[in-house]
Amino acid sequence: MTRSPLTRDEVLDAAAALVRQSGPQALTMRGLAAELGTAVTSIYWHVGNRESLLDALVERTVADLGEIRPRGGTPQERVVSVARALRRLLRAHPHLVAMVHERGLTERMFLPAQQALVHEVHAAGLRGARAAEAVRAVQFQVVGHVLVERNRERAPVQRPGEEDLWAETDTATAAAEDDRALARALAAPVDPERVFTTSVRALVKSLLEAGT
Amino acid sequence: MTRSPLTRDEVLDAAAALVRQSGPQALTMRGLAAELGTAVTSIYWHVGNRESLLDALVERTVADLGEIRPRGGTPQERVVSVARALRRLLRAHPHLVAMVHERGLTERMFLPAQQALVHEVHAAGLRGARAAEAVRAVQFQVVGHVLVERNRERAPVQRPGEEDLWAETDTATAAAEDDRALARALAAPVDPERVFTTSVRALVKSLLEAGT
DNA sequence: ACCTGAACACCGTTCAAGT
DNA sequence: ACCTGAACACCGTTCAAGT
Repeated sequence: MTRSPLTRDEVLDAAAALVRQSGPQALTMRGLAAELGTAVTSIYWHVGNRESLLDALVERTVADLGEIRPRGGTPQERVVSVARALRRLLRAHPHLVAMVHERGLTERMFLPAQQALVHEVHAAGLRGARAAEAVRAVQFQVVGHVLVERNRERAPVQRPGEEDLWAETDTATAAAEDDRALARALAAPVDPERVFTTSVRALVKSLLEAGT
Repeated sequence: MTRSPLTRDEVLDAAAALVRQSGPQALTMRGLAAELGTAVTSIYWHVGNRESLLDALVERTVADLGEIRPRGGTPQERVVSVARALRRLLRAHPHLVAMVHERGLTERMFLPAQQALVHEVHAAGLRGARAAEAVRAVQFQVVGHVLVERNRERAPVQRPGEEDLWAETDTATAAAEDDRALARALAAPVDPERVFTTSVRALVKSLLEAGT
């Protein structure tokens, strides 16, 4: 029994599954061919080469990203909600951010969120260059945070362990020494979601205050 | 004329040069051997394998990172100065952040800056969990921004180009339509240094206000 | 139009053999 | 203790040959 003829979409689907699961470096042409039950060289006929295969993959994923609807009563809340939605979207495609950036598609990927942000920032009274800066700041903040968070997840065992560092060192600052709660909080594992919300809220608060 | 005997440090130095210039993926054992004028297998005797070579490299670089001295009159200014110093340090080692994260050495790398931040945040009146959160927020902010900035640099040609996107689309929000300055600012190329300073200042302002 | 295997130039790594 | 070349199992990619 012979397999049905290979299509470009089939190749992309299989590649997407591999990348989604284990990242782009896990996508080998030979592995993909095995997955598809075809000769390696067939893939080349459909997608060119590995690089353009990844290009196509990224393009397709970016195009499929959903809308972003701001929620909340105040501009502050609404901007924060856009940031959170953006984070959730990016986390759903763990390898997307890096791949998109490498291909120079960041701006395109961000357009929907950017427009939502522009709207809210405008509603908060910011204008001109100041408004643009606020939008950019939030954009950098979200992507940056997601990148850091992802990197942390890939390195689950923080080897020296922040806890030990704060316990060991006698260079621990006086500040931390006479603030047990602070020392304890710094020794505790990081909750990225919490850090994210705190940071975004703080950032947005300051940025929007400038408009009032 | 035979070469002087190979040393571990020689290997690390050559590897560091390669990584610094073109990133870890450009470091091949064979290329390194060629650079050193030895057989590939000699390197294995000195450093084990590629992975432990990179480990050693990262460890050495992290250990060599300099001090961080806060500058400025107010806690605000001093925290911002730490963030800027941190950014400068990371930018001097373009591939370090990612490599450090992958190896779970982030906390160790950040310890000096973290202690400086703790001190300043404490001086600003923050205590306990709140102080820890502020420190974490700044830390994530800086690393995140540097990661985004690095990614941008690696992708110099933003293909659809943000400018065109804002020019083309008739989905451009009303906000942008009646604010020419905003549209122009969003169409202009991003100045990452400026975004960084704006963001950090805004973030720190909010975070430290909580302590007063 | 679509698929195939053979072949090429690259990897990292192991190993037995040299000095 | 240190270095070596040969060999193995992987890559991505090209190409001539099939249907």
